[in-house]
Amino acid sequence: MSDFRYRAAPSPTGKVHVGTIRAYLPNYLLAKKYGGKNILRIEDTDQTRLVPNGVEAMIEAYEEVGITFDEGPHVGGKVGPYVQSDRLDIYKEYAQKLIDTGNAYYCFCSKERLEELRESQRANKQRPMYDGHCRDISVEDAKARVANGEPHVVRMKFPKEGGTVCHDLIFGKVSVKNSDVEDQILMKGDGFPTYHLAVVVDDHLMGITTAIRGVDWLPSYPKHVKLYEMFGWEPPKFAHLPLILNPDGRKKLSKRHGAFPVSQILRKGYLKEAIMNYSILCGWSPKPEDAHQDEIYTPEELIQLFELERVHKTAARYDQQKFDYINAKHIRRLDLDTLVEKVMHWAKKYVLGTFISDAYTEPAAWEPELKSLVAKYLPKWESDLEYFKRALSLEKERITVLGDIPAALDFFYEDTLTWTDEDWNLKNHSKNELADALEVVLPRLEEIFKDENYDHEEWEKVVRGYADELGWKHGDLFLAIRSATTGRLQSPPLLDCYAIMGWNKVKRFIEQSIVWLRK
RNA sequence: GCCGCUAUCGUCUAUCGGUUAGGACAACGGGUUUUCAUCCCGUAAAGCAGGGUUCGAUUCCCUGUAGCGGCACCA
Repeated sequence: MSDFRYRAAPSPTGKVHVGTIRAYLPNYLLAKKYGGKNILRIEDTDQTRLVPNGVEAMIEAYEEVGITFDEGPHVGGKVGPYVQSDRLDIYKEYAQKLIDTGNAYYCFCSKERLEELRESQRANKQRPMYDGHCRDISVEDAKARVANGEPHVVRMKFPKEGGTVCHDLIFGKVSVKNSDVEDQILMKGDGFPTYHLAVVVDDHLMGITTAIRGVDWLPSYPKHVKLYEMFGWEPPKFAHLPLILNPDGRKKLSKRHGAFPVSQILRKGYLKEAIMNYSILCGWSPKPEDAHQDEIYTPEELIQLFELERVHKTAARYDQQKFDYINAKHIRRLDLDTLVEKVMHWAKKYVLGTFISDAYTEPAAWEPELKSLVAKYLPKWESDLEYFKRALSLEKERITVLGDIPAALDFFYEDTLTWTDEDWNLKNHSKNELADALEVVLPRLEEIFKDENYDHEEWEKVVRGYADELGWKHGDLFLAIRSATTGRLQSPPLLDCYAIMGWNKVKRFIEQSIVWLRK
């Protein structure tokens, strides 16, 4: 056990994707590794951007991929409240302290004036920055104007001289000239704090020992360091995580740029182990001596191996193919019983069930079809789990996501097969020729399979022998039988399939196929 | 525009001054397999540019270039 405390501090937009997961995963991993606490704090100080049920939707997404919290709005804890809009009095109190100590001041500049200021600075090719217009208003005057009801904000009085040096666990030393830092607004006109005041106050009050956030916060890190100094507090350690870029490497990963919501990732059938595995590998790698050559790690291994010191400084691109590879590997790793369990959970909860975020997430193009397939097959799967398990064992090595399963297993569950020309190899033989061949081969197969005895040698002998009689390439006849009995050009080994399906079904499919081919 | 951060195969990365620059995904070729997939073997593929420091730089420093991030009463 340790006193390490980490926090995830999302604003309640209700959206969670791989980038979000990657951002919060280190907290979870490190808390587990060191026996510390992972805390969830909701940063909802922007009242203009609230999403109904956003918090619940996000908690659901985190927990479904395995990121759990020890303290937070949903589980409580001793340093709450964990929602910033419930902490307004606290921020007010601390803002007042800064004013009292001369580290902050009231600013009465209108939004219009600030806008004009920025415009003219931009026009002069200067960095837009507050000009300190209200910085030197005397405290008495300012207080009188506030008492008078004049609209105002509270700004931080950042020193003009010298520089500020910050230390980051990932980036090392980061320094800025103080004159490049503006007097950040700490309390807004509506009485809500800005992020800058709220994080500092909350991280301190909540006893956070390591604050992990995205590099997009690196530029404002000095303001936060200075705030700790002004309060006379010991700052936590900071780690700024590099971003994940969209697949083009152009922009940071976001919903607009190629990021799928976690709800859809789970629905498609990515395993939570794989989501963790892939997202943590974006910008981090284990020590060479601990690295696995195939780059596959279980959550337990990640907990053991992860360390901030080895996080990269560069942004990584989102790579769907690698994600697929990792997911496929995790699926292959599972023993059959566990896989069956996971498939059932996935089908019921993720495909047929709903995520809270579905209420405001546009469904992906593939969702309706997957849902209808699962709705159709799930009852059949469940009606004979042993049969399902045997069928699934043949596809385990062939799928990349659980969503591939319903279509892959369809012929095990259908009584009637349907074909299109695409399902046959018609390059060497016409449909009629295929039908003729199947007609002859059917009784010969019946001869060997009628007792449900699937002897590989016999089967090969019969098929090869007949192909020779016809003067066909062996493969052409095997392929025709495959199309006839599974409805597709690629399938698991036929005999393995037949042993599960049973001869009657196989026979029926061949008969149906002959009719279809003759049409 | 200003400020900051970063820079190794197409992509994700290893390397803590001396290596034939290693691995993974993807690509390609081969083997196993009646198909597909799995599995195994192999091929191709990289240090942004220019200056320093050093006996020796991918590694340290500077400059340039490029990319990303920030520049809100958003987080």
